[in-house]
Amino acid sequence: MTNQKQIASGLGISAATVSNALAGKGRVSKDLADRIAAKATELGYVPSAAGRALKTGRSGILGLVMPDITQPVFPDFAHAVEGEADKCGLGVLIANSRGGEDGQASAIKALIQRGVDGIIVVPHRGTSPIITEVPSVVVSTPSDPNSIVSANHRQGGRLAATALLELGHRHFLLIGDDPLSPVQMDRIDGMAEALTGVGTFEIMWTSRGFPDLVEKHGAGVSAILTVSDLLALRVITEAARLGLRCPDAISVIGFDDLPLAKAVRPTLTSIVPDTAELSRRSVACLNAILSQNGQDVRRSIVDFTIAHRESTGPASPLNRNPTRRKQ
Amino acid sequence: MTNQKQIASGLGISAATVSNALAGKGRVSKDLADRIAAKATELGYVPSAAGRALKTGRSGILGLVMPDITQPVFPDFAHAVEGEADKCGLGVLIANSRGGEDGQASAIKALIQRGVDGIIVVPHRGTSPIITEVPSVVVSTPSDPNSIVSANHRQGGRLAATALLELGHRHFLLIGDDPLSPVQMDRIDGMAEALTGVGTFEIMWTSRGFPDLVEKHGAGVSAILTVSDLLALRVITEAARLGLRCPDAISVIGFDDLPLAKAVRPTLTSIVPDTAELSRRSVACLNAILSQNGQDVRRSIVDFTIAHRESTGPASPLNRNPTRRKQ
DNA sequence: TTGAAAGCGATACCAT
DNA sequence: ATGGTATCGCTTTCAA
Repeated sequence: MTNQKQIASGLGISAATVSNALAGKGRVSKDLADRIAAKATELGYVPSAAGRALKTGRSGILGLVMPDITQPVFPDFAHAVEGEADKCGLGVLIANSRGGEDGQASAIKALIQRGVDGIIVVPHRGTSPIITEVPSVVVSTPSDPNSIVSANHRQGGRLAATALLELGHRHFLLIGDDPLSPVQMDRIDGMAEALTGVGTFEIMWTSRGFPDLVEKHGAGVSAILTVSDLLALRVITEAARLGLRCPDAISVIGFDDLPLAKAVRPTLTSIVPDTAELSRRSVACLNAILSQNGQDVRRSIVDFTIAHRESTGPASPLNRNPTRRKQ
Repeated sequence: MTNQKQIASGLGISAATVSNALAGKGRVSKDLADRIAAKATELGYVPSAAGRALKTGRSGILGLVMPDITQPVFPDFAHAVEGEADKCGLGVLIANSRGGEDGQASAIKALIQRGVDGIIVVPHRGTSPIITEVPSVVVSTPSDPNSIVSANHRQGGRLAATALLELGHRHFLLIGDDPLSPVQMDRIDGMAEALTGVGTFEIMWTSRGFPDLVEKHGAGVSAILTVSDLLALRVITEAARLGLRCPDAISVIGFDDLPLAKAVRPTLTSIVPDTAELSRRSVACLNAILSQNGQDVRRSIVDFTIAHRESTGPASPLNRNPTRRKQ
């Protein structure tokens, strides 16, 4: 590994000048700077990250802690964070908060020991880690007071509900996997909020058994709102085998806009998270803190959008009358 | 940030002793070592990664370059690599080879500048990058001569084919997305290899249009082998709307065992990659090189396994006779 | 068993 | 415009 000293001695100059030239601060004559640059590439010089980090006190690396990069959405977020960080000249060190709060804590600790300049953490299941050693940005839901950047799951839920209201649906089934998940709860809450007073709805959790779709349909339900694309897909396929075609008999809407949403027939109408924006704000916020411009660390909330596809359609006239059923 | 010197002066001893004690090399008296450890935790000492890296010439960080962490399987691999690296006391810096070979090259360069000790690279689309600056492990297919750790896509293809042969199927449709993908080609090749002489088959690529499933079924096809779960899912849902039930009318098999394989109805029979083993070998190999035990850098190939689920079933007696159709 | 001191590579202050 | 030099925190010989 060549270092600045070797470039310097190769040119018969001082190491300090080499540093100045390479830093491009303009303290060196254009001529010498060029020769230094030439020599550097000639020797294949690569600046030592360790040397620089030791002197400057900054590693140029930020840590990313997520519950499980295997879960949907997280890979996209990681990808986007890496892209944004790269634009800022920062690297991203990943760490998995394997199972539970302890894993999260030790993952954070490990990152700090590796000398990261800051940490972006997507907290594990409603936990709200506080990091004191380095600047950090918590990416969670608006209901978490420590969350700096949040995905507006309630708004996403409202979006799903209003989209189907506009299509004329009035009787809904809301399905989640797990009532203990704050994210799922927020989504369901948002749906319920938008529906209250305008339509009838029932909330079901698959952890307590899969709903009887035929019965629900017979009772007037024409639209099903789910908390995930996977769940929406399951509903559609289950319905299909029972003879209920989507979107003719029932409209179904998913969440997260996974790749599968475009791969299945009918394609899935889905509520799509703005991962790009989430990552942008997370990195920007952390970068601002790192650049001493720590003043604008205001919380921000990122909305979902909707992708209309084939799994949702207009309600049949039969189901349009809200007075047919009690609220 | 407290450092060793502060611990030393706080205890009225030398910094060297602190270093020795904390390194646990046993050169220090048990008693003193304990007091040093106590003082360290008291002061909240965190060793400086930069200082250590500068001195030892090793950062304890390895880079992971992948085409697109958004694509299926890659997140799992990244996750597994991070886990394995963690066991070895190594961190993982991720980098995306955004679009094409250039992005890959610059991603690798960026990692080197960040001072990684080694790089694991999953090459972009059949490229075969050669890294000279640091030790590296290429994770690709057996057909790539530079690949150190390979996933045996051909074997996976054979596995899919033989599984359906054993169920009595004889007339097959092989579907891929893109004939330019080496991975997909290997999988298809493996299928064709296992089928040749035992059954009839046709290969189709969705990039040239989606096959007419009704026509194929009418022509005797009872099993469809795909190169991905997403494609399998599309086939199943498309077939369902055409009145072809899976697995009664046709058996369908996917690849990669994505989470969705267990979430849809019918659940997907799928060829599952051993990401854990792939990552284990990748990290182990790199770690061996880093530990100077560079001798055993033998290439290794990791086989796929199969997860039998609901999307495949026995062929109906009608389709069992191979003589009904020409080879 | 413990300490003194050199040095890893880059940077920034202070001279010249 | 350029050079000398101290310094960041840690490790590692060599001495005591």
